[in-house]
Amino acid sequence: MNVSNVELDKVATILKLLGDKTRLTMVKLLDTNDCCVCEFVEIFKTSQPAISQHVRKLKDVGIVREARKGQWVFYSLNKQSDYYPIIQTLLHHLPSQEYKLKELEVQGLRISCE
Amino acid sequence: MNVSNVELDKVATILKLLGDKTRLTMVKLLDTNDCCVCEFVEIFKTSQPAISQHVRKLKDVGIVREARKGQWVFYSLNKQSDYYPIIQTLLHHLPSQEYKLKELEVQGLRISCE
DNA sequence: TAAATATATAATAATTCACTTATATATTCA
DNA sequence: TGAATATATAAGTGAATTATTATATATTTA
Repeated sequence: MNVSNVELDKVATILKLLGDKTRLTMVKLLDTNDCCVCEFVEIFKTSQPAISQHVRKLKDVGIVREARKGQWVFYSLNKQSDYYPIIQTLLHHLPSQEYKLKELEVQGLRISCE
Repeated sequence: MNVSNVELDKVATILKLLGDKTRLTMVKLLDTNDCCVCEFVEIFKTSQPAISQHVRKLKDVGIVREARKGQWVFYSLNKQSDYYPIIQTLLHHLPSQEYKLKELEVQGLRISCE
């Protein structure tokens, strides 16, 4: 009784990617907000190249998309991905991470899309 | 709007474990059947120690349980685990792997619980 | 156009992972 | 009890992973 017909191998690949605290938090945030690299750098207190490498992995399997907006590159969840249904049900089980964005806002570090 | 209140870090750990083709298939099978190590050895065409190490990892985080039945050790999904709700929704998205057990049966390699 | 800002890529080092081989432990059965 | 069967553990190895530092590329702005 398989709801979707995505291959098990490919799901394993997606789960491996999401099996990382940083990337899982990213995806949880991206489900409700677009974010740019510099915001992630602030949120995760890690280097900019580390963040770039994480988002690239998510982009390579098609679960996030990038869009340049001026000097910034914004990332968003790709809701057209074959894996979005699985990811969405997964994210439902996770506590909201919105407070991380709230903290950025307080510090004046939130980048607006517009 | 978090359905469960399991911590994100811990979910990441679970997803990393399930982000392996062998373990993900195991868990999918264990959702509907108890299996012993020697069956997994046949199914995955890998060494007995490799299988033992996989099931131990699943046991260590509490998502499977073991029960000795004579000379065999049977593994089952622990439906009492805090992570079972997440795992169950995940498994709904995977194609059935029952055919692997059917193949064993045909070869007379299926071990009965009784 | 030059400086500042944001991001990506490359090279590399430390860690983790999944297998292998060898061996130990537990159970059954002749 | 001793041989056979099933499983677990330990040690070692090669590959994959994640971070870091250094540098390249792209965009904005003075």
